[in-house]
Amino acid sequence: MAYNFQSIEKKWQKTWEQKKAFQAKENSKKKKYYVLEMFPYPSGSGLHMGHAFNYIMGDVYARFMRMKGFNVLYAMGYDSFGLPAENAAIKAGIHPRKFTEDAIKNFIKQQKSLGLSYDWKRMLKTSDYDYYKWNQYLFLKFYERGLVYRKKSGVNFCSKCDTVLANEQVKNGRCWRHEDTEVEIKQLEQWFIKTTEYADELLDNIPKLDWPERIKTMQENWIGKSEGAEILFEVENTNNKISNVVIVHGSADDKNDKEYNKHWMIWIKKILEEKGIKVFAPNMPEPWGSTYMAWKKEFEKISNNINENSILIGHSRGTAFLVKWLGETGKKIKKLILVAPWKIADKKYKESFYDYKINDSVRSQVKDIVIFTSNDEEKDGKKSAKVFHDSLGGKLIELKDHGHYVLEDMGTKEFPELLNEISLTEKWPIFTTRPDTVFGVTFMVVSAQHSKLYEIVSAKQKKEVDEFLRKIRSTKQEDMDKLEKEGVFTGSYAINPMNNEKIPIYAGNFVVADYGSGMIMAVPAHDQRDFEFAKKYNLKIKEVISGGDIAKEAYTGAGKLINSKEFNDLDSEEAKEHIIKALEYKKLGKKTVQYKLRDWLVSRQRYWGTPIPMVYCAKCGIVPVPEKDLPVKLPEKVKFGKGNPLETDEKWVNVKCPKCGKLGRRETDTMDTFFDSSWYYLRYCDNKNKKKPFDKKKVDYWMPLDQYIGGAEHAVMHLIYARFFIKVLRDMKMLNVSEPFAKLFNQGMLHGEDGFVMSKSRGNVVLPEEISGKYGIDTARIFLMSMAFPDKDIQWSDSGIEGSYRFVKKFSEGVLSLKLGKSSNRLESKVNKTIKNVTEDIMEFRYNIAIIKLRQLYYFIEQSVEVSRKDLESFLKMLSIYAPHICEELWRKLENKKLISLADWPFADEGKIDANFEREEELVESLVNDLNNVKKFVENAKKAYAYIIPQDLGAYAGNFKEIEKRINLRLSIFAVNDSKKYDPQGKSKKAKPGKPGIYLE
RNA sequence: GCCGGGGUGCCGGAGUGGUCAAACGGGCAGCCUUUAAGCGGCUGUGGCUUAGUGCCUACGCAGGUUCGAACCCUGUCCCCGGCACCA
Repeated sequence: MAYNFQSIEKKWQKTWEQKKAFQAKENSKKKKYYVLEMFPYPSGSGLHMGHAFNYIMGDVYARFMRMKGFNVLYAMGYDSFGLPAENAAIKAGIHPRKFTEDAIKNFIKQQKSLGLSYDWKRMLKTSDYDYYKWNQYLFLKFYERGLVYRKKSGVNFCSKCDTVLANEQVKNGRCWRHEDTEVEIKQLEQWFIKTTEYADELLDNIPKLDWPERIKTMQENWIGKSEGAEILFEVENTNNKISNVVIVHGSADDKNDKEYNKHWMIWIKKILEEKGIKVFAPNMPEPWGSTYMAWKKEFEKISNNINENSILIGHSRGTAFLVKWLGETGKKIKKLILVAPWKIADKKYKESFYDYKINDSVRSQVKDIVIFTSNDEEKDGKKSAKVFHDSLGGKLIELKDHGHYVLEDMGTKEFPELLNEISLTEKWPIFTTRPDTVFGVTFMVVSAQHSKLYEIVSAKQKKEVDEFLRKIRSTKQEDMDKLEKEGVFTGSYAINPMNNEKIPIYAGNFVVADYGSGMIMAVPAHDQRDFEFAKKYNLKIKEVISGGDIAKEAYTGAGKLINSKEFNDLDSEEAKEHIIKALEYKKLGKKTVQYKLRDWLVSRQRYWGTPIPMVYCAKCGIVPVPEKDLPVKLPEKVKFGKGNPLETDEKWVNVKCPKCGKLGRRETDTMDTFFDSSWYYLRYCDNKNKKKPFDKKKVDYWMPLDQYIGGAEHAVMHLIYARFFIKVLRDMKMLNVSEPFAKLFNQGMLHGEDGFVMSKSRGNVVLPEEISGKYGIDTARIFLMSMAFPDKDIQWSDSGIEGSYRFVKKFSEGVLSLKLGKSSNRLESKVNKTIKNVTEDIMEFRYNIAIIKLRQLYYFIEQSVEVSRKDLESFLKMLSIYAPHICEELWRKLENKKLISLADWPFADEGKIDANFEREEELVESLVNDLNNVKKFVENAKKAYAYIIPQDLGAYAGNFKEIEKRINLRLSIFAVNDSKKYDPQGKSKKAKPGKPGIYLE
């Protein structure tokens, strides 16, 4: 039979379709098997050999499992939303829908020509309304469950995509689609999905998955769990929260007043100003004898500077007027500090001279009230403070060392208690895996990229910090890895909760801003990075774990605690627990777990995706679109060009609020397409369902996916999102499995002949249609599957395919001319052994090895005198999963009515496998070798003679022809004891078991 | 730096304790078939040696374990992929 592959391919592809050969049904008695390749993004350029490689791999498996008697679900769909279509639309002026539909048509055509056995009835496209409707449905369900939220935060923005990106889509600080584009951090309000809610389960299940090790490791790293402690450090000087401080006392600002120049208020003012806090100290009228009206005038002057972040400090005689005025204005402030309110308790002053009155509302105007008092009973200091305290509440602090007058006349002394109240230390949680080293903290480092950095930068240090940041920003991404640890002092200090030591805070380039709290406690003695930093800036290094030599390097190992007060001598592991307990007791820390995994940012500022079904209403806030109004369809007629076209489509954007009916605005963001691809495999199970995303029963029948095939590039994107989805859907009782993909196979990449990844721009793309036009797709399938293990990267080779073509041609032309009859025992042994091995190989994806064995089997069959129909058919069946068209044709020519694609996989009869035949082969092999070897020494040899000991005779006799062929000489075989043998040189004497004597002439 | 995978003949790529100078394919060479080309068949393809033998050198490099190592262990170099100062 001449091999006319083109007509054969067409014929059988058509037949499969007509006979609905590959349609999967739920009501089968067979065991189910669900196999898929990751569905593709239908790119405009169609599919090349690399895609084909992927699909053929899955098809071989699907065909195999089908023949093995499983009810196989194997389907194809298209991840048809996404940026490229939109960009193409902008460029070429085609609507993304048209662009996508065309691309899909082309894809389907190409895929069909590869002979893939998909159940096309189950095909889906994510850009269809009846698919993305369910995206919206699920989004809303997630929202109901509190898994969707909107948050303003620093997000990754790619200027080329013109949209934000999820964490997973940032590679080395660059966009996953644009290697040349650095991702910017923008502060934007975006939709997030709480993937972190499932971080633990996502991590814990990993070991149970039958996935490639490297993918599992990648996911583990990505989730990045580490256990440790959260410790609260008091951090001073959070100065953007205090916009100003108003100090109220007469003439504190009056430079001529020598007495007041020495006053503590001057010092406080100076210190605060150094920290960048604005201080107003109005020039008050002489309190003695002045009236409230006079004071009020002065207050009015600074009134505009007083706001919710202000701190007001009143001292002594000014206190009462201040409180009164505050009450009158109704202003809200952050804090009111009254220092030594004086003689208020005295009824005489109270009513006449000071016109004293505490407005009831003051309490609600002030967040925090602190009253300092002296311990001076005699001068009524305590008494007046009490009057204020009774009316206002708040904190009452008695200064033990200062009498009333002493306080007033403190001269050049600082007033630390007051400073403490003003600088208002904030508690920063920091994360550490080494709470045992907390006594060794000698400085803190906050990330230079931290959004709250400037809250702790003092005015004095601002310039230096600015400069440092400028330097960091100018560092290229490439140089980041070689970067030395650098930093700059922020001017602020923190308090170590364990020993109350005051430690400086630095801003550093080596601290990750969005991990933990973005600040670390630095233990230079026991962390290499901290050590390097400390050396560079000459900071203290305090050893707290014994066992290393900290003069040279940080000691990061375990050991006994030293310099750690009551925890000394504890083993470091043990100390962790104890220190955490101590911190918990003080409410200054706790045991925690940190993840690298971030919540999934799902909103995208682009058109070609699923609209997020939300409405913004001025009155009701964010209102989800009711289920009955789904889908929120994408408007078809929009203007592309600048930004997100949805934003400018007023007709679409303006919508009635579903709650109150007033005019609201639609959310114009669309969903990340990874949302679409997180559950498409569920929709295959029930792709026509109009009422639900999918029927639970059907999904429960098919899921989990038994074999998933796809590239490693999705290790931390699609594969994490999909796993997350399944867990949520399970908790929503929509299905019953916890993991979507039981087995995962990572195919290798097909490289072009030049060794590089196939890409259009490189021009090394091999198209399936080119190859199938020349050799037929069956040849291409065999070639692709036989190059190497399918999980390895392989290189296309134009000459390599010739070898596969030779084989396909050989058997396609040879099978029908074989003599059907009875297989020899030896052939039967070979066939059954091959069945056994090939079956095992395919199950383990050793496609290449399986093909080799099938080739060897065919060569063997070819040489046999005759072959049984059953054995020949076994061979064809096995080969059919690789070369379905030609095998279908030969099968039919062998007068089979059913399709070979639906035939039963051959069964290996192990009883027929006989190891003796292998010995026989070895004997033949050895004789051929010997004969050829001798042939080299005998010029013009015409004939060969072999003298064989009688018991070996059978082994050679059956292979006589093969031997002749292989030595390319005529051969005569004699038994050594044959008296009539021709043996001019007596070579028969050399014969041994397994080693005949030979003679050439 | 950490994690994962690798380094095998002219090339692609099997082999993971003896049966290995190493499957299978490609390339190349020789021979056969053929009027010729093509196709096909056979043989060869580390070195030396030999009437079918024997030896040496080889599986990144260097050591080790073992009666025996491409394969196990240790160290080292290089390549690929992932993460990347994760506290």
